[in-house]
Amino acid sequence: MATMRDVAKLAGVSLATVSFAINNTKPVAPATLERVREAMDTLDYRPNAIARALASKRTRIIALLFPMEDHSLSGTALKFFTAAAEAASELGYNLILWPGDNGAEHIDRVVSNGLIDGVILMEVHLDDERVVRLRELGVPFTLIGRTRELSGISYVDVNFEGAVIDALARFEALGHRSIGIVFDDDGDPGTSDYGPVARTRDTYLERMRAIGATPGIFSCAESSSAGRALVPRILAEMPDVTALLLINEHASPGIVSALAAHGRPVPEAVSVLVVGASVDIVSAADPELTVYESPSRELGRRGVRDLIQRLENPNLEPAAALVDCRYVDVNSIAPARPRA
Amino acid sequence: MATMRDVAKLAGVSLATVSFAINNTKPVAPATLERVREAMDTLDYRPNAIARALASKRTRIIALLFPMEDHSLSGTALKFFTAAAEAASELGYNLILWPGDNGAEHIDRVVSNGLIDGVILMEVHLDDERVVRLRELGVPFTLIGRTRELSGISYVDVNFEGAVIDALARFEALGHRSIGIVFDDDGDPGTSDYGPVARTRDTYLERMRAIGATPGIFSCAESSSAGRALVPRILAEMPDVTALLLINEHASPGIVSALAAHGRPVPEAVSVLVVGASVDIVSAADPELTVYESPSRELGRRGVRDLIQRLENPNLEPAAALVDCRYVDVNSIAPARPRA
DNA sequence: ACAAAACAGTGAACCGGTTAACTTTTTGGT
DNA sequence: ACCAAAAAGTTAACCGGTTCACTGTTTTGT
Repeated sequence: MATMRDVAKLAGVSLATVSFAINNTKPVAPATLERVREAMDTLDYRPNAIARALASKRTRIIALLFPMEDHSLSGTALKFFTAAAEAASELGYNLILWPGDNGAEHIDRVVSNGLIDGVILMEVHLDDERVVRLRELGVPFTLIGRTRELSGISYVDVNFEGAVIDALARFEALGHRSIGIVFDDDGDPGTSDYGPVARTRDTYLERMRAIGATPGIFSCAESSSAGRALVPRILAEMPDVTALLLINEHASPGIVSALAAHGRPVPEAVSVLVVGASVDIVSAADPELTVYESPSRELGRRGVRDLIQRLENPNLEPAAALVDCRYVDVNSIAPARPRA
Repeated sequence: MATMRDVAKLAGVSLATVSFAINNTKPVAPATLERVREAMDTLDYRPNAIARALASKRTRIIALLFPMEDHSLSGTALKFFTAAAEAASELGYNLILWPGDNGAEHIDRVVSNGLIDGVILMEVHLDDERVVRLRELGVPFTLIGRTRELSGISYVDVNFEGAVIDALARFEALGHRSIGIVFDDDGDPGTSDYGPVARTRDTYLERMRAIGATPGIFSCAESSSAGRALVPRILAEMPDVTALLLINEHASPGIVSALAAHGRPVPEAVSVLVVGASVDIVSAADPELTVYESPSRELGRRGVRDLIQRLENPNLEPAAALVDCRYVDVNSIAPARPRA
């Protein structure tokens, strides 16, 4: 493999000049530039990323930190990963995948060996010790999600609240008043401090209060069978339910089929909307369900872009982006018909 | 951040001794070792991965190459990714995620900058130009999947044939003779050279010939609705079908519900087995389906382990591992009952 | 026509480790 | 005791780039 030294020799210039020519760090005369280019071509020269990193103290590697005790690491996560890796690649960066427990020591291990320029943090909690540690260490980072305290923090998050508000408005417009909500199981939805759950729950409760309806909050594991098993509980606690807002993508198909089995077909008897899922997964329900699709790709791209931009220009403003879900309508809601 | 130089000074030894102490590359007297350890502790020293990589010409980074024009990059892929990253992490390596088109130039870009010690290649085709290129370049690699020509190549693959043989045997034992098979759409299953498809198809055809049954090969896109849409075609071409082998996980729920809608409930009228899917996704079908679950985690771990072992000991034998699917039985098959 | 400024290019230190070759000290056999 | 061999350490070159301070040459303004 040819080195810069070889190129310099062949082009009849100094090492430094080659470096300047490559990075155009300093102006180089057109003729010289041409000679260097030719030399690089004939030698099939590729700059060595490691040497470059050592000398410049910038590795152009960013880490994607995600927890292994995943919940919601589902269909959307994969899209997120690939979109993030693509975006990084387009900008000349590399994305390292870093699974791990949550926790501050984990951060230390990732960062301390100097391999990484910055971090993308997934599955952020409202109070997240990893964020604290990253700040202490002075490592640039961008959140996917939001902490409670956001001053000076760069984040890209899904606009769950917006989707919930929109969904509830649609239900209400169709005359629904008895509207239940279904979360996944990790962290009691009553107390969870996982951002999307907490915010969605609050938005829901507030709206229910506003229209004077009794809220019905449920949760089950992230699986279709858990969804099926949950339905009797829902019908017992909320016998007059006419609409369900699902925040649990994997459970959705099971919920729908169990509703039908209990004589409450969707959408005739119960209207259903899903928030923050991937269409791939939810379309397994029969009938298919209208979804506020999680903008995973967008999230991945935006997160990575923001981080890299700020790496290259540290005094840039932190990002504060809320990305809307896409409403994918397949008519799984209908006017409320009170049960005979 | 403390450097080795600092440690050496504090411990009163030379740079080299510190290096030997850290990597135990050369014996160091116990007393000296202790002093070095202490110095490292008090300085909170972490070796710099980049400098180490430059000097030792080993980055301890491996790349996971996966195509973006995915098919089957589905529920199983995510598990695969995280298992691979975990395994790498446990062995002190880092996993870079590298999406891209297929193609040999893609390989060049990944490898040429010296950032990477080895490559894990996903979604391997029977004749894969990337494999050729990797060999030319002399880059260590491990396949997830298998090429046609395997001499000297390290691979870890799912034992699809085994699963298909087992599944067909179960069908036959229950008296089924009219057995259809459903692939996903990428690459006509009649001619595809994507390994799993090609091998599965061949195994199926061979077995059908053996029992003197007429084969029925179908395919549709990787979605539940495509599955639903496919059912009428299946029933038209194979009106007497009593068993279906599905190689298309996302389509499975749709196929099941459409079968029911056409008066052929599963498993009473049609027995169904799914090969190479993830339980998460297929369990969305109602009733749930018996699955030969794709051993994605195992695949990820084994692939990474093999690659790293061979990086550290280049004259190790290449891996040649076929990993069995796990049979997850939920009774979606029943004795054949010829249609009235 | 001449000093000042702008432009091209070079040399060498440096990033933070690894490792081969060499020196010094210790050990052991006779 | 004495010498050869083993053990423990050290020195310095090297990995392949980046970048700062500097030199020599050309351009510009007046």
